[in-house]
Amino acid sequence: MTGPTTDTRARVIAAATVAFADRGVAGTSLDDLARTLGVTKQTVLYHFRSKDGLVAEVLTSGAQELEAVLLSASAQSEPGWDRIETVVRAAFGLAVARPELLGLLRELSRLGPDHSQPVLALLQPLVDAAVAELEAGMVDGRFRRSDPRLVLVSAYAAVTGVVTDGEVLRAVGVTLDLRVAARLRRTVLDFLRAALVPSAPAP
Amino acid sequence: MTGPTTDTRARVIAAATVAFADRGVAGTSLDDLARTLGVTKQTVLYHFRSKDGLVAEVLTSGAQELEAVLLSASAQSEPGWDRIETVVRAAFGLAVARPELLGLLRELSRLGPDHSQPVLALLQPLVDAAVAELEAGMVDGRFRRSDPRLVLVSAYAAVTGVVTDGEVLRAVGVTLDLRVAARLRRTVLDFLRAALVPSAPAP
DNA sequence: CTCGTTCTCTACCATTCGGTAAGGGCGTCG
DNA sequence: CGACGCCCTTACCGAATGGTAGAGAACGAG
Repeated sequence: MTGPTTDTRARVIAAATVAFADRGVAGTSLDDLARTLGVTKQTVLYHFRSKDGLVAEVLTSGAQELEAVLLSASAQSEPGWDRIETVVRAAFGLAVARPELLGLLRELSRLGPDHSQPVLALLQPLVDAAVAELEAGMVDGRFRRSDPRLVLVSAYAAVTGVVTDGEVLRAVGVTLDLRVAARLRRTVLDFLRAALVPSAPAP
Repeated sequence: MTGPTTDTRARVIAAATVAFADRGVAGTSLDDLARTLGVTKQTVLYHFRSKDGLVAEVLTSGAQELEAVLLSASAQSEPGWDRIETVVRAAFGLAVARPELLGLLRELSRLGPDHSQPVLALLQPLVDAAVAELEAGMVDGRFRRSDPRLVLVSAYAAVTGVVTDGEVLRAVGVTLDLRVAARLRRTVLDFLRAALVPSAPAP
């Protein structure tokens, strides 16, 4: 059926994901994009009916990948602090291996609801599950009491901000490589553990 | 000398700051900008030699304002946890009153070094001072031992991310108003206190 | 009143933008 | 072989982009 005789389509999505996250959707022209792929703009427009269509596909593709990684991390861990640590580790893994996926999320605010809504709808169950689990942990005393939604937002902001604000990282004299990412991951996890786990024992 | 007979120039900078932070530099045309101000594009180009020139002035102007607010907050507080809390409160105040200033920082990565370098140079002393103070606190035991640069990055990412990712906030069922900002501020401060202050007493 | 400065306008330009039209190379299947 | 469908091309197009040239309104100084 859907015989992918060529991988051009996939290559366009991959390159567009990087470009959109890096220079923004408005800052990426179809000509630029096509040039980096060694094809013409019309080739891109053959596979996607318009730039808007490309944006939509890039977003849903990225969101699905994001969802898969986080879901897998969640499934491979036990509820409680272990799961939080596993998911955060997965997020930092993405931050190093595919930073454009997290960068793409930041572009959501700039695109209209037509684009952001499908992505948010796809990720909504993940958010709800995370909130529910945090709440459950707070009820039975494993986690300190606070607003789970705000904890989630803060954690998300810390992870994605760290990944995406490359320039600001440089301002404090840090460049994001594997070693720094590992230490940053520890810092964020320390933050989370200190704020969430009542007795906060060092593992 | 520099007689500002009209405030058009200032109005342009203000509107451009908001637009650049909101829709990005690439996503903001001079025509759009001028239209929101009720003037023509050529009026904008009279006050600033080019779009690039406007971008440069918007960035330095925003960076100076940012610096002033943070510096003032720092000056009005005593070293130690009190200062951290005061500065974070000032940052959240900005987040509510002038979110575009923080949003502008995120745009830095997309503009070349020619634009980001002056901003970073201006904010560098603040970063250095913060690192030095965190380090001092860690040496004399007021703060838990960790890498002050990474703590700083995490805190910055948490604050700015929370402010700028409006769409993501909505995804978790939160809209950033005064009340939410206050609770978010408390959450972030709780994070910081739990991670930094050894005995972590509730104030 | 007149001159010069400051500010904003209309008119225009070259380039780039996203998008359309049409055709050619090529493997597959009848 | 020949017709068809897939993939990518060249050749354009109208609109929007950043930017230039120059005229005119407002106004204070001489």
